[in-house]
Amino acid sequence: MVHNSSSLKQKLKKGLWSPEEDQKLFNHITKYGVGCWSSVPKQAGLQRCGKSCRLRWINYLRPDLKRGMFTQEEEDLIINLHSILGNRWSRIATQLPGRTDNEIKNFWNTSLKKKLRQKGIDPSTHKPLMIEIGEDPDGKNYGENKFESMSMTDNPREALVDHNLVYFDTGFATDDSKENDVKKQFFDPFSMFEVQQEGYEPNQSDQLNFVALQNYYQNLRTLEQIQLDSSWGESGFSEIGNVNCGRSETGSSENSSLRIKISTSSWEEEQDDHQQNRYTPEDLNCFPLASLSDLTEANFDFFEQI
DNA sequence: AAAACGCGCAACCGCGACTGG
DNA sequence: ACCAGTCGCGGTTGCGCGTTT
Repeated sequence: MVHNSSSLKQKLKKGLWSPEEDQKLFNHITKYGVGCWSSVPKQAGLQRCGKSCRLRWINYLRPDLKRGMFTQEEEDLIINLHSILGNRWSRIATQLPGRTDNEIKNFWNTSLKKKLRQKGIDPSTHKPLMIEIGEDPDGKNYGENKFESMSMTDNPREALVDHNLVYFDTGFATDDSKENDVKKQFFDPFSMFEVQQEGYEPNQSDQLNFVALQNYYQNLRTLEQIQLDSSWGESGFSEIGNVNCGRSETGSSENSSLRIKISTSSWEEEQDDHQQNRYTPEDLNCFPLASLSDLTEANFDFFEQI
């Protein structure tokens, strides 16, 4: 390939920006504002392409940029938004004033992914990395066959549903009291799931796994590592932070099934709320974002407006 | 002392969407 | 309808620098 002297002169500079280049670009944009990026290099006297100038302004020179470390609040917000929006960094950045999509993306890739994995959460699905169901001491094994196909990348919620072992509340409910009226659908902020299988008794390992799930739900809300609580009462529900985990027996002693339930409200609260005044979408702005984490993006758009 | 390694971050690249002629 | 120019996004690269071997 042969270049003549003029094409060599035109060769665009790449790589890191010098302080002089920054000054030229900054002066130009503050004087004339943001307009046609392709004409900026010529007007500002820069040997750069317009694209490079745009990026430099957006990610570094813009005066409204917030510098420095991400706060805990920003970190929590990024994780929550990522669980809903995925790798849509520009969408996420709109919720963090002064932060750029590139900055958030880098922070996610270098720091947050690692942190979530350390907490046992898959950063791409925001679900627990793996649930292992151990063997019961008496030789019966209700868990292994159900869960053996699960892997690190499987979605535990879907896998559990596939195996008919866990039932998930969708987060929406109908008001059964309105028999004659058109049934109204409410958003239930206390989405939960239940395990119900005849004859199933969780062993120590199972219990720890459910506590891990409980921990996972707790992480959704506060993202603080909580102490694993292996105390598992004879009946009733234990509470860790704002997340509850517990068991109740149904049916006769011969034909009983165990219900294990994890929800984000206290048992009493939830019973009361379900019986008396269910929540409507209008109530949602009272609830932490994490309780919306299972919603689809379409719903997210809706909830953004309220 | 210096080579190798690992990490964080700025910047690049390719692609799809948009727009105006 | 088509096309060229531009913008914006997200994945990826590679530089700079501190740490380890």
